[in-house]
Amino acid sequence: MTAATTRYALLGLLTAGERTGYELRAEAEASVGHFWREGYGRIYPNLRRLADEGLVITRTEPGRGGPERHLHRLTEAGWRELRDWLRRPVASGPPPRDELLLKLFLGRHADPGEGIALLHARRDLVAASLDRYREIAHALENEPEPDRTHWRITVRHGELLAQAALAWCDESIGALERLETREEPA
Amino acid sequence: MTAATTRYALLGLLTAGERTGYELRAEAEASVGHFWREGYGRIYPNLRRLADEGLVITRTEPGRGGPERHLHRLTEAGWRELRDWLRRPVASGPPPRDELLLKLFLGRHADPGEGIALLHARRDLVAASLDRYREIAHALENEPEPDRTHWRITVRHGELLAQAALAWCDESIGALERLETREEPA
DNA sequence: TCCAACATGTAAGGAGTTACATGATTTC
DNA sequence: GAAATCATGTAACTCCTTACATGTTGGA
Repeated sequence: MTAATTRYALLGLLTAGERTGYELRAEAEASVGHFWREGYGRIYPNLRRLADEGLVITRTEPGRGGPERHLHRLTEAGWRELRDWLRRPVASGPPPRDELLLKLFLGRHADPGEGIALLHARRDLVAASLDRYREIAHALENEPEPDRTHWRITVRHGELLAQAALAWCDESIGALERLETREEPA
Repeated sequence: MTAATTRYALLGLLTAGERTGYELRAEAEASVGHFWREGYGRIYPNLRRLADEGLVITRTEPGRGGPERHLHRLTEAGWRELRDWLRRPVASGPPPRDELLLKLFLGRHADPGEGIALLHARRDLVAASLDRYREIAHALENEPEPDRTHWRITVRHGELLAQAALAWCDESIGALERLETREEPA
């Protein structure tokens, strides 16, 4: 299994050109932030490893204020490794663990109102993320091909899944409300 | 953040009555397996901790063949802890990391056919899981309330999200196919 | 004057996976 | 005779998150 996917995320981000660790994090946040996040705790050690393995070369520039800038660039081997990875079947992710579902599953031990509250909270989050996906989708219209198609695919994933999650929240809230009125007869 | 959700999953499963670690794993697999999975490596240490904290009491029975059976039961404190947790807002899960999306996002560095292949593989997995959700949903019809409603909510989650994922796969395959024909003009 | 952005990293700790070790009984 | 089921646990390992430590420049 051994995902070690951070390596590949970094290689992927470096296809855009030479970057510092700091820049990689910021760009990850901005471009793939909705389905991928990296923190410094993973970025710096992994960049070091990639350099050790020769997939990346590091060039040092004097820092403009603050520490030196370490600029990383893909080597030929790095490009090969990335292309190779892109071709390999996707490793099955970690087993699912959805805390909300677990709580709802155990709903018989709680008041139905509590489940409804949890669902409303989730609904708000999902609705907000749906808005963001739609904004991104809109901004993407100006992007030239082939990136537009590829990027659009990832955004549409968020959009479609968020829509479904929203529908699920509404349906589930309705179901719990019906339970509630049935259990506490007027 | 400190999820430590395994504790609560175990408390939740023990609401069904006295169980051994072995049984808990099997029942988790059968009942909440689609959104929650536990292995022995987490179950046994956590049961020990729960016992130390007085949320569970353990009774030992001679094993029928093999080692002794350790049967665990919720204490009053255990029930309280569980009900308390059910009421608390859901902690935001781990940041998303979707390897397939990452690969598709970087699609410009690969052949469109490769992305299509990855999507077909995903599509097959999702279609299979959708079938399973529908079977479970069907089996649930005979369950008495209020469990039927609660359990149905978790199954519907799988069903609706799987449907959306399926639609996304099809749409994305279509988009990549159009790219393909555009790039390799007849 | 203070905060945000730029920029690097380490250390500690928690969570989770996998593989190993053991061994009887039941079923094919 | 082999394989699955019952049943316990540990140990090694990886991965990730969080907090800490440090320091400048430029803008509000």
